[in-house]
Parts: sequence; C-alpha cells; structure tokens
Amino acid sequence: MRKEYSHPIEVTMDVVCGKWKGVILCHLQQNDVLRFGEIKKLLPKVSQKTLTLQLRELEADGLINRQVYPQVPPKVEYSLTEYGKDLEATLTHMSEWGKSHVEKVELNG
Amino acid sequence: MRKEYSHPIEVTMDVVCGKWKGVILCHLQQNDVLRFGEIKKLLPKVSQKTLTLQLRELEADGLINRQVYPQVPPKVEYSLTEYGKDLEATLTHMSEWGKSHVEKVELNG
DNA sequence: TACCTTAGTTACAATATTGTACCTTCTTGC
DNA sequence: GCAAGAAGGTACAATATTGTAACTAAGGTA
Repeated sequence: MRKEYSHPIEVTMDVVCGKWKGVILCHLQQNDVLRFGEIKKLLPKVSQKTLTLQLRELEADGLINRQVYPQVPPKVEYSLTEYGKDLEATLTHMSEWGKSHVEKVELNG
Repeated sequence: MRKEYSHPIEVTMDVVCGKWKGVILCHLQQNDVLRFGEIKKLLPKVSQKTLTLQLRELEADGLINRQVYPQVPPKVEYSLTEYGKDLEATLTHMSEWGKSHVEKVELNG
C-alpha cells in the first residue's frame, strides 16, 4: 500500500492534489469547523460522492478531523488537525500565487 | 479553454499538480539549468512521453523556460522563469511538510 | 553504409479519477 | 402512514491522466 517516493514533495502532492482538496483545506482554514452540508454549499460543483471521498482521504492522511454526532438526521463536523494547520502557510502562499497568475493571464489576453 | 475557478488556490493546483511537476520544479530549483536527459535521469520512473508533456505544460503556464539549441543531436535546456521562482518558498515548504509526514507515518507504523 | 546520439512524436492500451442516479437510515412533524 | 432531513453508500458510466512500444531527424563515427 505504501508507495515509494523519490522526493519528499511527492508526499505532500499525493496528499493535497485531489481536485477539491486544496479548496476544502482553505475553507477549513478560514472557518475552523464546518459541517458536511456547509462544505457542499461552499463547493456547489462537487458531487456528494466525490466530496465524501476527498474528505475521507484527507482524514486518512491526518489533515482533518471528522467528528460524528450520533443523531438523526446525522451531523458530522470537519476541522483541521494540528498537523493540517502546518500547511496553512503553504496554502496561503499557493492562493496568493494563484491570484497573481490569474491577473497575469488576464493581462496577456 | 479557460476554466472557471471558485478559489485562487485551484489555479495553482491546476498548474502544479501533475504527477511529476512538483519534483521537476524542485530539481530545477536546485540546479538552475537542466537538459531533458538530465531531468530524465533524476526521475528514472517517468516515461519519455509523460516527461515531455509535463514540461510542455509547465512551459505553457509560464513556470519554466525551454531553450532549444539548433544542433544535432538536439540540446534542450530547461530552467525556472522568474515567475516560477515565486513558487520556491511554497515548494520548499511542501517538501518539508512531506518529510515530516513520512516520519510521522513511519512512527505510527 | 550501418549505427549512435538526443529530444522528441504517434497510435494505442491501461489506470485512475470524477461524476450520475438512485438507495438507505431513523426520528420528528403533519 | 408519509414526507423531510443530513450524510452517506453503490453500481455503473464517462473523463482524464499515464504508460508502452515503436518511429523520426540529421550529423558524426567506425
């Protein structure tokens, strides 16, 4: 199951490079705690199944906590772990870079 | 062709999240200039075709320069653009995080 | 003349990742 | 009894991403 990595950045990329993982992490960074449905509203284009999958993977990799309340209807809250918070600077930096990239592309038509 | 992004981090992820792009960028960060064949040696598992593709995409996104010398046999050199260098801090941070993640996983067996 | 070299290209195959549509749970409100 | 609500699970379909293997260019070398 465990892969061989030739460079440590591959590990991070493995963990962060799902189609929605970056955005999910950013939102959790800004909101502390979010319920499943709230995340879904923040990412209107993601499907139920895929969102679940991305969250489970982030959980398995130790980036987020999944707190289940035994209620009906169910309530599940997600938040960053301490470990996930170590990525905050990186995520912020990636967002900034993305912002300037968009601006650059818009300038060059 | 241009996609709609709901969050700037998606832009960066789009640009950086190829299977080999992170490692390629890291190596270019440490070596300034590398020929195609040198990169290939640094990433023994990547195929010819995929490496070409990843490099072309990085070039199209403005992260790397592609310098072709009109010789036979051909000589092509790759290097980071100024723009690509803006990602250095991010890449370094991602590598560090990856390193500690590996250590953590090894501890928890 | 046959062969080596580097940085590709091309057609085709195999994987991996996402998405769609519909099913499930159990309790409260009407 | 019947629908609603939140957070999924499942089977199956559609894309997207990588990989394989073989082919090319053009000059130097044996």
